[in-house]
Amino acid sequence: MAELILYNTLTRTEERFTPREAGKVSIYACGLTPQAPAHVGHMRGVVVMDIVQRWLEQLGYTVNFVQNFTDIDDKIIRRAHEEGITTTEVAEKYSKMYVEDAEALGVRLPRFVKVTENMDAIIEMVQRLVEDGYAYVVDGDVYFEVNKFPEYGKLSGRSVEEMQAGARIEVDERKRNPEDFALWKAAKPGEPAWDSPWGKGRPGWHIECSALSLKYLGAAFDIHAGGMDLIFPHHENEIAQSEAYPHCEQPFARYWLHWGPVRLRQEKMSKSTGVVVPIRELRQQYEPAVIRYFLLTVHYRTPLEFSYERLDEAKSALERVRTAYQRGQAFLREHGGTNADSVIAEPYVQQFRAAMNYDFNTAQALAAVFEVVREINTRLNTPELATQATTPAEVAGFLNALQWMMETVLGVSLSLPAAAQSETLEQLMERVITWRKELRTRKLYDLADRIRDDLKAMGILLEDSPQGTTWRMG
RNA sequence: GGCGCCGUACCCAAGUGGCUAAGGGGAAGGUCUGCAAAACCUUUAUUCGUGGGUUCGAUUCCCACCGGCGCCUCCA
Repeated sequence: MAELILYNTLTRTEERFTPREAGKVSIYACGLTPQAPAHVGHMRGVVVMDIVQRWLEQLGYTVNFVQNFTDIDDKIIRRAHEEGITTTEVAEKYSKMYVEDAEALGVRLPRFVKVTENMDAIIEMVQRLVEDGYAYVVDGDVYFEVNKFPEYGKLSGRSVEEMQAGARIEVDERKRNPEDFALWKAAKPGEPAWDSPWGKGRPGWHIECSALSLKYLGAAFDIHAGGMDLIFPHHENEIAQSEAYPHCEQPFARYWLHWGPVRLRQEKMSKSTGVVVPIRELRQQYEPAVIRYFLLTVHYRTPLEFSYERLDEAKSALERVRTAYQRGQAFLREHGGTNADSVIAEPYVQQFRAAMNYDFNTAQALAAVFEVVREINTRLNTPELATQATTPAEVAGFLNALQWMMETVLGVSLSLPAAAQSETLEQLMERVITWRKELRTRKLYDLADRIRDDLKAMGILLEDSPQGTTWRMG
């Protein structure tokens, strides 16, 4: 099995991946707070993790991928007031939208777990941290005391002293340390609340991810993932509370994976600033496969600048791959019946694998895809090659490789969306092409061109070549 | 102010202590073609922000500077 290298935020180095348990990989990714439509930044994380999962499966691992929904917090409560519905309804509404968006992008869904369905595990964990002296209770709130955890800051690379130097945290007199964070918040009147040893309340933000990942994946699970903006304080706090918790052996998670932000006009796309492109809107303008391709053109840790120009480029690039794929398929339908040459594409498959194994370098892997595209086109384009008996097998071999790279691994569909591939249409187009050929033979080019133009207006492209005329949806 | 990341052709973007610095988009020329489209071939970085240093040799390592970004507060 080829070696997978991945960058671990905790050590800030590239490391060889070895799972906790042979053949199995456990992954936890911080999900979102469902209180607004998801934007492109969220979808980047979704797509990155989908690729990670797919590639691990290609390497032969069984993947257990868990992701949470923070279905109760301040923002959800506020949203519920605004929309005049319950917090449960808010969470359900936006969770459902999120899942729909993810599925539209061809993502295989992780196992979703909700905070409100796991209160027992969360309360149990907080209670133990209080008993062991890592946390203290003030007026029904529970805070984690960062000074009790000497390694606090090891993920984000900063010390408590450094944080205090540039502290912008509002001082809460009741906290022993400005950096102490809430594990449990006492409920205000009218807010949704759960019973606990400290009175009615709800969990703080950070504790849920610790409790849920430990509950569903166990201690020292393999990969903890999230956006880079979660490194501090969220993931730092998760480490502190989890490693202080006796049921968690060190380390809490073995590899920390963080994807980069999506930016819009030089600024991070973020709900709080309102600089956002909702994925819903984008889906109406661009096919999901194009959006996915766009997200994969950059390494996952590099910040990605969103722009419609980049999306148009992605569209053109993807079209090139699809055209080659369709040409190849058409060629095989004509000369078919042969077995695929299983080794012809091997160098490119190796190139692709190497790129994916080196920290999921999709940008580099795409180079191999285009090498295969060139190989296919060259064979179909060169008359001497196209007529050789071995060529159909070679083309079939390249098509298989292309399909594996694009669809199986990268999850980018090579077939066209508007599945207009009805049999009637096929037959009709066959007739049209035959009639038009007759016109061209009689040199009635104005009529032949008019047919081509009219079809183009309908989204059907005719392409004439010495081997005959082909059509495709564009 | 603190911690960290980045600066590669017209644009996007991968990458490496020495081998032709991937790939995509765009542009120009050529081939094929009735024309168009698609495709193929060629051209678009003697050079990798600037200035030093280490080295036989640096775009790649170190330092400084300039420019951009992320986090330090809710964030994917």
